[in-house]
Amino acid sequence: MIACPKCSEVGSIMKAGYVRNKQRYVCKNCNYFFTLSAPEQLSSTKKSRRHQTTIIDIARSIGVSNSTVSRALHGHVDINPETRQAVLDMAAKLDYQPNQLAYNLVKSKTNTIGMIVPEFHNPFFPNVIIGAHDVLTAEGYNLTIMQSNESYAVEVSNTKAMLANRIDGLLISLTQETNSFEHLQVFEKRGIPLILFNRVCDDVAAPKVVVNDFEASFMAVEHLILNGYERIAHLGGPLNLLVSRERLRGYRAALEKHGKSIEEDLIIQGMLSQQKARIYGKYLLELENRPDAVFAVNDSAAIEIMLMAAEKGIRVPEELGVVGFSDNPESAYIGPGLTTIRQPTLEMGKTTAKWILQMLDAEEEMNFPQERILKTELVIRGSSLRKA
Amino acid sequence: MIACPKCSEVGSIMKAGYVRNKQRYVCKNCNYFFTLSAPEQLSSTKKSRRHQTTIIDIARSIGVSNSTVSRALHGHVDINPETRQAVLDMAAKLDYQPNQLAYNLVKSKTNTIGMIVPEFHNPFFPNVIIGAHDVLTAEGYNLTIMQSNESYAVEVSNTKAMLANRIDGLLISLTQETNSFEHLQVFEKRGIPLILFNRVCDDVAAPKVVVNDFEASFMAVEHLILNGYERIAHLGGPLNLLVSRERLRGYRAALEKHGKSIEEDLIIQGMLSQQKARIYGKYLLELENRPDAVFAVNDSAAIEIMLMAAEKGIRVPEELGVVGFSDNPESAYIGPGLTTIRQPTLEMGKTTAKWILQMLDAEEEMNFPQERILKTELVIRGSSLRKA
DNA sequence: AACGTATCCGCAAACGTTACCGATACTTTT
DNA sequence: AAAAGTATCGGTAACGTTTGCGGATACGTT
Repeated sequence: MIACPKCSEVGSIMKAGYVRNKQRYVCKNCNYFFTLSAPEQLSSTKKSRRHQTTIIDIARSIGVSNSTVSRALHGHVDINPETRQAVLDMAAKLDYQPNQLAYNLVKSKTNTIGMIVPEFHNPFFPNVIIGAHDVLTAEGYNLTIMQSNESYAVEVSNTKAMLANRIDGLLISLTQETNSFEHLQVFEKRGIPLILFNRVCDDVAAPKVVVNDFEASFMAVEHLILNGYERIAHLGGPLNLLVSRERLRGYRAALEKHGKSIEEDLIIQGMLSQQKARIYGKYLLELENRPDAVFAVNDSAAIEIMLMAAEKGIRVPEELGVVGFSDNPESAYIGPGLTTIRQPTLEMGKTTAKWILQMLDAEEEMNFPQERILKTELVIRGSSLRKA
Repeated sequence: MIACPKCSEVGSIMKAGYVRNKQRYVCKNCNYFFTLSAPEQLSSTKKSRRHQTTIIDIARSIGVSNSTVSRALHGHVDINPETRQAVLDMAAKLDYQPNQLAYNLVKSKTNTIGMIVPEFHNPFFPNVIIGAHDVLTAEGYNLTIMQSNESYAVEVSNTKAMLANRIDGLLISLTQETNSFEHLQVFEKRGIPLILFNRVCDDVAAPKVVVNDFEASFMAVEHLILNGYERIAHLGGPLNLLVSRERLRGYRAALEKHGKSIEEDLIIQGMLSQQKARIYGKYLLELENRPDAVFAVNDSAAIEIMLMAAEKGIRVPEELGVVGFSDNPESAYIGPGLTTIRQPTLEMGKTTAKWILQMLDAEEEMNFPQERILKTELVIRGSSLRKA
């Protein structure tokens, strides 16, 4: 028979249902409900969680209160130097590691900046990350990176995860697919600093860091024109990206300035995977009246064009001028060298990070300058030098 | 006169020192100590912290308890479907975002894996990151990345930060400088899963993921030998890195197998910045009896050699064979193409990540296989094809 | 003595969740 | 109808910090 844990009666116990698969009892005598704890089922599985020494441990071992320890560890004023030293010694002795999680919870901040990038394969974003990482860690912040993989759905889920993890601020570069922005407006609503970089949009009231795509594109195309190229094709990015539109605008503007007619069938926009680049390149180079130059929106597409030209026996730069965008490492080494536009990637990371730190410092919502435009540089190599 | 906030006596108040610059009083009647709160100093500065809706808010608005809400949100069994729906609706209505911080604290885990890499400039580590990131996010884990910048001190501080942030596991690739390992043994002591990859050492009892550096190096050098090169120099990495030693070992073994003598002054070890590569390359190419091939420990050094050879009018591959290591993107495009060893970077990231997830699943400290060796691939391009 | 001052320390309430242990009302079985 | 079982829900103690404010003590000053 079972005895009541409370009144120790033995005859008065009866069953009272199940609680989570455990038989439940009630004592008719003292009306006490209880379950029998599982017969100590030898659960060596349960691996008693290794105890991390906490502030409380320190407090107990030297006979002061938690608050004293906390204050001592943070160099607070209201503390006796001797006490402080004792705390510090004991902390060292017990190998105390502060629990950032508890700190985060009580302070409701994480000292972490989030960053979402669409992809990782070009050296562009890794470089931006380096830049941001450098200035953030120098200021004691962490950086957690997520990759949206050019998918809007993933981007949304990433932002949600960032919110749940209570990052202090977010740096984001949008997906090719991103056309709606509620997931970003949340940050504004919550008062969490947000900065868009590189792949930006106009629908979010947040600071933006970009490069001078229009000017860069203009420079590139003008450079081709000045080198005697007449019919310049444009292999552009998807038009829902602002950068693509800006670069297209620059292309058109340069042609117009120099009185060239714009041939719409020499303009192709779309997301430029390597495969697509091959398809579009084939189309362009097999046109019966083929262009004598191509301005591509990124270096890999430009390189694809150069390789294809080589296959077809079209000489670069004599019969075909090529200019890319980004200055990937391989662009310096290919064929005659690819003329391209170098982007200040590291600087972009650094300025973005510095900016968000400023926003964090300023408790008040200041009127920040809304956009920062970084300068690119035209790197002239062999692929565009017909005149010389 | 001042009235006692407790007993409302008026005449019995007298000063009792200062506390944090505020006048303090004591009531002689009820012996109550108090300070007068500052006269409500209109602090609109204080920007009332925007309230995040919590579980408690939901609970209150539909008149249930916190536990019920928590259970409802997690699809627990013990819950009435109607209640669950009500909770879910209210959560949506109030735009509830779970506070991961609180969750982390109570569960003492963060669903986050840390990763420390020495640098970011080669495409190698970014690619590893992509691989790891993919499998981790697929399993609902986050990845926070830190960069030790090839500095031991930074590496140590990184690991400390990781510990403080209570990551669930750590993936690390060591610094060139790292020769002591207490900062890693801590993880073992704490029972936090740890995996070394690429830059590993033997002094830490943790799983390791590496490539077959020895074999790869052997293959590369043998390939040079089979192509008729006689005196093969080796531009190696710093010898405290295991990879460097393995590659050196492979180099020696290949020479020995084919009965070549090993000329020690054709072997240079050291950290291969671009500048150093130039210096060493100059030394090698200006040797009065210069080598007819170079096996470099990374592609950038190999490319530096090729460029320098071009400057000096030394023809590659006719007069100088070159083989690199890593297959950087530029290696496919330079000069005659750089023969090099392709490393399975993505796979390295993936296997490392999968492995640590296994370790997390297995509560017990299982006997994991201690090392996993991934296969590399010799990519043969023009820079080493003299025979053909 | 009686009062004023400065210094140091402790109490306890947050922070938002989770999960254990019960409790209640209702349904089914004996 | 009593006993047993089921389905839901609530109370509350953790988790480890930080911090506002009250309390105690020792010392200085009338």
